[in-house]
Amino acid sequence: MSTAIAAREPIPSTRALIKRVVDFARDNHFAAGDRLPAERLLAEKLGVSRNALREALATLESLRVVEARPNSGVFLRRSAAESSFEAIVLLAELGSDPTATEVRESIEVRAPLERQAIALACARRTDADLAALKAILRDTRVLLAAGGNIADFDQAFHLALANASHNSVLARMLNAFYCLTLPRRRRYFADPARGAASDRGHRKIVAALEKRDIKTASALMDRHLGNAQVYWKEALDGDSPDAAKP
Amino acid sequence: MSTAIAAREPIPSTRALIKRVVDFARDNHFAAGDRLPAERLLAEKLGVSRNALREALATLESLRVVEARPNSGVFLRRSAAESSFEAIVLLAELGSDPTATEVRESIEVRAPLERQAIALACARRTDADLAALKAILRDTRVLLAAGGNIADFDQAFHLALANASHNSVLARMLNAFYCLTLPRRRRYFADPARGAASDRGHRKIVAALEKRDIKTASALMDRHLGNAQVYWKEALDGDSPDAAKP
DNA sequence: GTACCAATTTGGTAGTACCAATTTGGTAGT
DNA sequence: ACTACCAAATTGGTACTACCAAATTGGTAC
Repeated sequence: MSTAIAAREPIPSTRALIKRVVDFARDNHFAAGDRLPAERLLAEKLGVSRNALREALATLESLRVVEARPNSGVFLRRSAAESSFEAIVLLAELGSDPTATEVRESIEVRAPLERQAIALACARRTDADLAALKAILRDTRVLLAAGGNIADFDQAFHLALANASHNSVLARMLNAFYCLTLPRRRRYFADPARGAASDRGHRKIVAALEKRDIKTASALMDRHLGNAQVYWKEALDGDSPDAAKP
Repeated sequence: MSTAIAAREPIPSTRALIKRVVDFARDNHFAAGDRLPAERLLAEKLGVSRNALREALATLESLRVVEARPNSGVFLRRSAAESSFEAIVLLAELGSDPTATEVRESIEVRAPLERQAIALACARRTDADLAALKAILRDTRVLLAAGGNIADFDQAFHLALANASHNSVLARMLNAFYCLTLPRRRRYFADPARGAASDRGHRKIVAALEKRDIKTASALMDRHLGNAQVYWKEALDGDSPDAAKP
């Protein structure tokens, strides 16, 4: 949805508050395990009511970013790795680009999930699943002919593939990955040549899926993901240095 | 305000409210896409303040279970599959055992992640990682000799293995899976023979990890996971029929 | 039948008040 | 000097009220 940031948002919405809390902690050098200012104080510092702040904190707690200890305080969790993966996704949705490390790690996780998805899809795909994929392929080609950015269709394709696995847990996870890297993918597909290449890969995968050829489909998916990975690796070496992250 | 109900609830914590909201929607036959009662109404029905309810709703919204549309209402998302995986984990943490379908699907997702974890761990594990794993192995054997339930140590082992992959995204996801099935795993390991068998598998895996032998370690992990899967498949056929889950 | 306006309903936000448990700080007793 | 104890301040948890802006609704005038 609206990838535009606060500029278009005149009101500090509750969702944006979540990001502001995290930013506050970062900008004021709060480390893992530290206690945040008391709710009343923090609310005043951020210029919002305690109610609004508590809604943001409730979300951050459910995502395991902070931990509220009654009569004691709100603490950042000892390790950032303790927080749930969804925390990264939510923050990304709120405008914080994931760090280079997070993207790199996500790629390593996404690959085996995508492989599992194609394997399951070969075994379970219905004709409707196949039709949905082909429809996306059709739309993609149209957009491609017009020179458009196919980032959204690329996401739709992979999501439809995930759904064809008939495993909602798997689909949810893959969808989270797509949301995480959507902005980057838009930049990637700014070059129409990449879009065309991606589309060719998609078509071969669908052909293998139609024949329920797991072996071929898996190999094709590996190659397809490999192409993008090369790009990420190169692109990531250029941006966010991501200091001190082993 | 009818505070009569509050007296019966020793822990009407905000977290528990999340579950009550979900239960309310289920028990009153709200379907995907439906609009929940207005916040003021729902708060009264549940016997809590609107603030507390809004904190719960904020969390459910961040987990993509509901969608609040200003000046319109709070809606259940069209599809349960739209909600994030973390929603299942959170609800499980709150006392809602995952459904048989969710467990089945989770197994299918966990396996490739676990495989990726062991592969990365073979390449990146430090001596400290290895030491941590061996320490857990030691403690496990002690508890096993005393006839205890090793469910927690089993989780600790797999978590240490995930950490040895030096990929926090992967570790977070695997950790979520472990949290999801902890209650079931406790029941599984009630039989000490299973604990001993699991421990043997763990030791072999660590031995392969020490030699950085990816091939062997992967094969061992596959076998290790396979053992548990057989149990789940059998156990799941017996409980929660999981009616009407498209 | 259509266009328009006003009342109602909705989520979003702020402010205040109180509770229970914890922490803190000082005081009285030995 | 040390301990035991109590009172005040601090903290998250909860409730209630009030208001806003936008959307919905329903009726009215044309």
